[in-house]
Amino acid sequence: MMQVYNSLSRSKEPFTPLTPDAVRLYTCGPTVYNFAHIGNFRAYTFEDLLRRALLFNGYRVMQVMNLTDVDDKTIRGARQAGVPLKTFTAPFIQAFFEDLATLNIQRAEVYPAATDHLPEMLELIGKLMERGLAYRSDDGSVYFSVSAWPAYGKLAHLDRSALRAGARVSHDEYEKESYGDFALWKGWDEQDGEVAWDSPWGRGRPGWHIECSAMAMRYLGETFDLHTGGIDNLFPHHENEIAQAEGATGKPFVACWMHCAHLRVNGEKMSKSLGNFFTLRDLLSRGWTGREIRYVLLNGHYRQPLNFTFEALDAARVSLARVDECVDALAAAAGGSAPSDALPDWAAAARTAFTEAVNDDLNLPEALAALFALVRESNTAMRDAALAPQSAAAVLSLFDRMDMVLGVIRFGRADRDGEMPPEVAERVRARAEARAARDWHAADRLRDELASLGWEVRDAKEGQKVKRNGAMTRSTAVTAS
RNA sequence: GGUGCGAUGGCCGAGUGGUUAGGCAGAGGUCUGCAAAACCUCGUACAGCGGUUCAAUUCCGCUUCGCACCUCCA
Repeated sequence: MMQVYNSLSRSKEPFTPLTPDAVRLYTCGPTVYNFAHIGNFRAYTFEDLLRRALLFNGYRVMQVMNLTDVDDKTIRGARQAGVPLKTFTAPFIQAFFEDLATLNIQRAEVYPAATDHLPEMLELIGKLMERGLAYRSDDGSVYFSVSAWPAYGKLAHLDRSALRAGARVSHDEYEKESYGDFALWKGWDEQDGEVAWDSPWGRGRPGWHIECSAMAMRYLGETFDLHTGGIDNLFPHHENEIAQAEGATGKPFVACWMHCAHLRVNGEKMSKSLGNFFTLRDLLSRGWTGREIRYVLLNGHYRQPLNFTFEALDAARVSLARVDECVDALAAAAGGSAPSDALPDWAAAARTAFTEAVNDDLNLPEALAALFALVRESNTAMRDAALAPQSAAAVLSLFDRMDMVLGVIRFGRADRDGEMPPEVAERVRARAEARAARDWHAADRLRDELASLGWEVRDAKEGQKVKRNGAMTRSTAVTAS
């Protein structure tokens, strides 16, 4: 049984799907006006983790992630580039999917774009108008009336006086009736240029929050299981989504809301507005891999702020090499045997610890501790030659089972079995002869030469083991770049 | 001002009213021709001050510091 933290109740709750067919999950997606930074990807990695944990528990999943392709920033970007909106957003959408693949983030079932769902939004706004929860202002905009919806604030736990009291100086560009009201529909403005649709309330474009409510209900129904996003979306975005959806349907919108904390750099939030962010592409160009970045993102609990450092990436690289060594050794020990039915006791214990950690509100640090317990025990058993091939195969399958959630064991490993170039093969052969002749000076010299060619050689009982010197070495890339 | 969250050993980062988190880095050791890998051992970690308790890093209060949200933000 999974337990997850519900932002609505502010407590951990047992997770039970509303319907047996599939867990319905809505995950707030990117605004496609730029390359996403790794702070953004912390959220998407968290959502991927949630998805994988659900699958790990045997649930089927119906996940929707929106693409916000119309808002102030996309419109501004398109204007500055002098191209139509879709032309501007298309490459960022493509880049987003490439980045997801780089991080081994599983694809959602549906990626609806806001601009493809105007009818759903207009219908939703219409219902809110009918119910007296929205009003049209003189400038052709439509606003949600917070004062007409008493439940407003139940997610953020804000009351209306708080809404007004502290707020920053408001930039009242629109004619709202009261301060907390938010736009469902924005009347056409000169800045919008060609970006406009017809509506019963005049030409304009959707407000900031309506797309998620409309598209979530379009694909997941009026009430569904899980809705996630970064903590900064909790208010106002998610609060407004609830108001829009529940205001229109009179039914509960989402059973459980989950939010992940921010990624920090030097103790501060990594964000576009602060300009202190790295895109995934920045890190790749510095020599890090998506696999290593994924590991770093997995190594903290999603509800805790995570301080991003290059040292953490360094540690990730070495830690993953440790896992790789173990998996390779297990594969060799298994020798293609069919896995035995029973796991060794220590592996069964690791499996239990791993499962309990994942199901305890996605406690990945604990889950990784279980992974490393499995690594250590596997290495010990192999050192003592106490692991039968069938047992090694069974343990190996446990690694794969864990990898359903982690997505970091098999994924993105450097190719270490590539063809050995002639100059490498020649030195390996020469070194074997030198060792046989106990000519250690020659053997050491050849090992150094191989290292400079990018190949690592290790002497084992069975003879020399040669591997390409890829991701397994300690990083020098950071300091060099 | 309002609302939350946090402060753990050199770094990252879990957790717990009394028993090893884990990874990385460091020290020592075993194995090895040497090295690597692997395994073993080690470091008097829980911001400060009070309180509750047989016992607190863990509960309560206060203080200090930090972060976030309060209509751009994952």
